[in-house]
Amino acid sequence: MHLIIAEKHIAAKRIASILSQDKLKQIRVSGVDTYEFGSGEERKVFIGLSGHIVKLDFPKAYNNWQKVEAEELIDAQVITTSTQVKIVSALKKLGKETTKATIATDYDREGELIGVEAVDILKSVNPDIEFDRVHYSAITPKEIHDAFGNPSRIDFNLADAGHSRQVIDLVWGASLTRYISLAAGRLGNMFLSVGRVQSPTLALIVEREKERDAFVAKKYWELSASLQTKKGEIFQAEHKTSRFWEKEEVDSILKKLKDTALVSSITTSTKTDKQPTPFNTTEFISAASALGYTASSAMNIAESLYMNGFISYPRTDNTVYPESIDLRAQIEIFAKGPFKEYAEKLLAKKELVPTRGKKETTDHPPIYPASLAKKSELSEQEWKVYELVVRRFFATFAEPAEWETIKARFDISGEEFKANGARLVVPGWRWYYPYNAPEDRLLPVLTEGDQLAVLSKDVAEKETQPPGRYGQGRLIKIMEELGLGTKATRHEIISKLYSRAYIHGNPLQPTKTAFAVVESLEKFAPTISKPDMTSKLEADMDRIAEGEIPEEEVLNESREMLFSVFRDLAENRDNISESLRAGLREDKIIGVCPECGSKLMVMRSKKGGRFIGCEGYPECNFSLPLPRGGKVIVTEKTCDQHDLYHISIINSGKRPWNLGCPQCNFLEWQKVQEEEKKNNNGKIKPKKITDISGIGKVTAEKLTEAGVSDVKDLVSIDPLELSRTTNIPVKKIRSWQDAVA
DNA sequence: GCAAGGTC
Repeated sequence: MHLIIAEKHIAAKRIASILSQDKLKQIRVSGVDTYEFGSGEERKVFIGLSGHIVKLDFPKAYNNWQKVEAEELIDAQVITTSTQVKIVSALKKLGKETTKATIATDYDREGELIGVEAVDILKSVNPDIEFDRVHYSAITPKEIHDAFGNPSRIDFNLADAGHSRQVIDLVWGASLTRYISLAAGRLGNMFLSVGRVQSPTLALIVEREKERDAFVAKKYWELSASLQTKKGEIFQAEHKTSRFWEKEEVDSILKKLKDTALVSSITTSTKTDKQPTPFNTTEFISAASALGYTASSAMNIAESLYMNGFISYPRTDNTVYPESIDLRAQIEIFAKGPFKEYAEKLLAKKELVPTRGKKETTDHPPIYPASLAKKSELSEQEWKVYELVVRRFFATFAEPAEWETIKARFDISGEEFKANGARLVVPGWRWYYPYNAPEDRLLPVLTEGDQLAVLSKDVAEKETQPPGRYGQGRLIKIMEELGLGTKATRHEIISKLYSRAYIHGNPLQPTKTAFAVVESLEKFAPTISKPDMTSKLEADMDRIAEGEIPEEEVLNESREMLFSVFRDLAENRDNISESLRAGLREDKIIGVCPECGSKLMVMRSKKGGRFIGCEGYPECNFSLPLPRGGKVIVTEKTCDQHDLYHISIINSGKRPWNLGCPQCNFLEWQKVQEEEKKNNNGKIKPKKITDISGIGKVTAEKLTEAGVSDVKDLVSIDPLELSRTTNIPVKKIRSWQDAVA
């Protein structure tokens, strides 16, 4: 039997259907859907993996953070465990009857490694299998037939290169994460993570924040005049010096300006505005980011559009359509439906020549629309993203846009003023892709020598602005430029920084904890805080892939480097610990106590709960409550009324909850409680069953098992029956029902 | 409980 292995289920299915002349059978093996055709020697079975099906980790004995020193992880044994149990057992089952296996995973380094992971599993059950490898960049009939007609060998060196990355990431990440967390005394879910990609990314954000902190705003003045033509058209002109740094200078010019202006010169020209290039993941996220989507939500939506067949694979580096895609046919799909007029205009062209981006890779095609969706079958958000992909696709075949620009110069009492106009004369691609288009800036028709009236002269006082914080789209672009992360992981890295409470808000703002971690790393483990570690790793991986150097050598060198980092860390342990704790403490400051003037801090109670307490305790016992779960983020916004920092709560998997000023929040909560009391004759109506006195965690679980998970269930259930199933006395159940009724 | 990389 001939086994064909693809990187994902959908790829296996589509490749199978392209290669099968006769009917395809779908057969379930160990809970995994496989596809097959042919019989006897000619039988072909197609199975899709789910990316990596195994992962690297340390043996269990290393799991205890307190007992095992971080340094011990450096040369600890690294073991491989399966993460996709069903797929692994399906491979083992199929492996026994396999005579030949073809690796058809994605055409990139990780794809080679993923393929070899499957090879190792197959070899473990059947050493006689013969292997080959096929390469394709798009799942089209032409590419698939070409690929399978011309198979090559598995590139074990390339897979080794990928494997070295896995080991280095695990060893460096796990050991430094453990070290920093222990040094800061942050264990459990409050641990402080460190990694080859996340730490340099965090350092970028911290660095920008430092630039902002160090920024000294400088005042400047702008001089403008409101001009009127003979026909009565009014427009603005600015002095040719766009910023005056001295108030006296602008004042002295202002004084001498009379009330007439002369048009001294008019220059018109045309400017072409080039079509955009095809979407790869980074460009897509960046465009979606401009529409208000976070990187993660853009990718989640893209993933769902892809899974439903509406767009092509969303994780790609490629910005050049491969020749194997019939682009005209892809546009013809849209000759009906809401994009009809756009598609028809493109199809009327004799030749369709798409733009090409700078990056041409073998992994996947750029992101393009794969089928026609109906607005009604998508959510509003999905539709907007789909429309973005469709319009971008069209724009890459359109003509350039053309702007007519006018530069006008004026003389007012010997001073030069200017006004610039621009008008879109040939919409070109901008008709297809109307996102963030600059607006026309129209000037009245002017001729040199015209006399204009000066209606008013205005001096505006302004300030220079610090560099802006990074938005997610911008950060992802910078990460790509620096080689940090991959198309599939960059947005996840950013999400990780949020969930570690290193950053908050959008644009991204680092917490003091982030400052402390980055500063410690930069001082004592600079290797992992810089993008260079990735560049060096990439270079090493290239050498492994080329067969110039064995993987072992790279790993040894890397481990030695890490040992030397740890020697530095050990020498400065107290120093690191102190500066980390100082940073972490700063993130807990909420403001000044209104009662005694001491600091208000996030504190832990003896019972393990937390609250906002006063440092003046026990003399002062001012306190405010905090929600039980989630991580507390203290933002830089303050409350106008109470002068306390606003608070945001993050829970994994949920969007952050902006609680605002903790005192306002508490007062608001008290007010609601009072009202509820009034409406319920002095009693507060419980909202959750655990709010009812007498129902704790254990009872609540018991009730949930019996089908009572909220107040509504409790009211409507028959107390006798509930008593029978739970052994809770009927009387008790009735009293709870009274409490909520 | 740790990383980064696939995919869902």
